[in-house]
Amino acid sequence: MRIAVVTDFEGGARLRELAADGTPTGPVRTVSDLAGVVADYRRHATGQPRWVWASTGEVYPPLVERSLRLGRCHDVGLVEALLLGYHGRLGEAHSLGAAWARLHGRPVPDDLRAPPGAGAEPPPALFEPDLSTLPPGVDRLDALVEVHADQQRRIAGLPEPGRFALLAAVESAGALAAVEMAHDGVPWRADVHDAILAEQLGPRPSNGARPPVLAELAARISAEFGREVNPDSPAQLLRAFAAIGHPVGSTRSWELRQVEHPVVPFVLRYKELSRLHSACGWAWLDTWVRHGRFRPDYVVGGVVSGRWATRGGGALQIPKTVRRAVRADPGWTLVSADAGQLEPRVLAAVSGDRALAAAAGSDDLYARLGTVFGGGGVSEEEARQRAKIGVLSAMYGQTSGDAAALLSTMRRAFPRAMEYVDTAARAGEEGRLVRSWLGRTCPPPSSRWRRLVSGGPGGEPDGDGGRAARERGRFTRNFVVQATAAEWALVFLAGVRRRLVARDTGRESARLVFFQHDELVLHVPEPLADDCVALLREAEEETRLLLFGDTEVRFPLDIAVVDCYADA
DNA sequence: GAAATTTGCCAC
DNA sequence: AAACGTGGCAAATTTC
Repeated sequence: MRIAVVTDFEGGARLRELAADGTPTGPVRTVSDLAGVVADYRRHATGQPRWVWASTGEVYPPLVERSLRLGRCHDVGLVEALLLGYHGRLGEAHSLGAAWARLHGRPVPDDLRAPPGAGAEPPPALFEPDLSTLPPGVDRLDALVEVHADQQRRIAGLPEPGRFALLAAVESAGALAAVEMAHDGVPWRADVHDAILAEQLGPRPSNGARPPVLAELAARISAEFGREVNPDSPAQLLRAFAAIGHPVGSTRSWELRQVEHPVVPFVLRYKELSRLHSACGWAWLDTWVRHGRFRPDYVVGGVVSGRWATRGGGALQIPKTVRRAVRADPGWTLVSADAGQLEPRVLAAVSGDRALAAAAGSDDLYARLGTVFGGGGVSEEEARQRAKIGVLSAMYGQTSGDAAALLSTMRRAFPRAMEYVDTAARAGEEGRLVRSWLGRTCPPPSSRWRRLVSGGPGGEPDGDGGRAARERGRFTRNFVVQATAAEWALVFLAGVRRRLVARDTGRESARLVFFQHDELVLHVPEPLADDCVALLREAEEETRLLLFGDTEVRFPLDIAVVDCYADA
């Protein structure tokens, strides 16, 4: 059963039960306490409904505030974006109002801008009512019911409706998880974080000045150069290196490392610590950690490949050194699960390459591939390393360095896998669309790209056109793998989440607290750790079967039960 | 003086 | 070794 719901933004709502195809099966119900009604369904209904709404970010947060967790939803906005994308219209407005307007041939309103990230402090009204995107006089619940039914029709009409329906379901489940994770937060010990900073940078400066260690390094660098240099300024560094007879093309660390001069170690150390200070220093701590929790603001579907993005806080780039501050509460533990070598395994599964699939049946795919790249007195580890570069080159389109030779080995040993990514690259170069396994679709080329590639007066692409074409080829080559890996992760996330919701008994329940591309972290009461490990294994199995059915490929999880995330 | 762009490094 | 995909973010720098 499905239930369409629109809220009145004061705790009440109007509801209507729907059949799977979106046809209303009952009257409109007006309720004053949506949370109470939802809780009733959780307790009494046989089979949990799928809640249909315009936007998860609009309806779900107040329910989570009231300690409610829902099993499933259909987020009309997210599904509209997926459907538009499928038809090469990624980036067009996808709100309920926009979908309704397209359905009725009316002018399509722009999407409202998401509220700017507000740090750890939730904004007073989490989401402004999105009423403005529907014309006056149009009933919001009627519009929702109508657009949802239309989406179900459009999905049913696709060549692979089952796959796309799964994509819509897990994208929506991801939206539920994102709201819950923003609510629960990653357990974060500000005192440990502060100690890490003090150890490396010296005591926190009072006025926001340079920390002592950075100030000393800056002074030392200026002394070595024999002039005043701000090491934060690439331009000044460039000039300073030229002035001492060591001109460099850029101030990137790898390039500076090649320079033999006593100033170099100081500059490198400065860069390292300066990054720590600016990206995850005291200012970050003040802004993003409250009451022992870091609450990232996830953007579901924020990346074209289907990976998530975040708004502020840099949750998806937490440096390894800082992860020491992520600690389970007393009596709790962290259970992390990481899908190792996910992308090559995905390539093996989608391409149907027998030899690659056989290698992907083992725990260390690259080691298994080593036999192909070894021989001639090459050590096992060396062969494994070559295999890794070969596979990554195939997926990323790398051609420089040793890649070319390794790629020809790849073509010989794994012809179908190579053909799969080569075909995607060709499609991209020719301006066509490519899709993930479940149907997420890459953006169409821009008009600028088309002009560039259709190129010069003779119609042949010139230098810029050729470069643009190859660039897009690398993008689509990678897209088919990265986007499918992202949906593997989403299906897995949804499976884990569903199991956690089924076990939810309130405060002492295991919680999902972090999701990063191919990795999940749960915060778990200690006695439940074993159960969570089993649950993760179950979800992995389910994910593989749902996506790829009968395949030799395995997706081994690296699971760690730890107090501190740095030990995972 | 605000907004946009560039640079460089972090994550997967 | 440094032209290999997706991103976020902060500080410097340039543009309006």
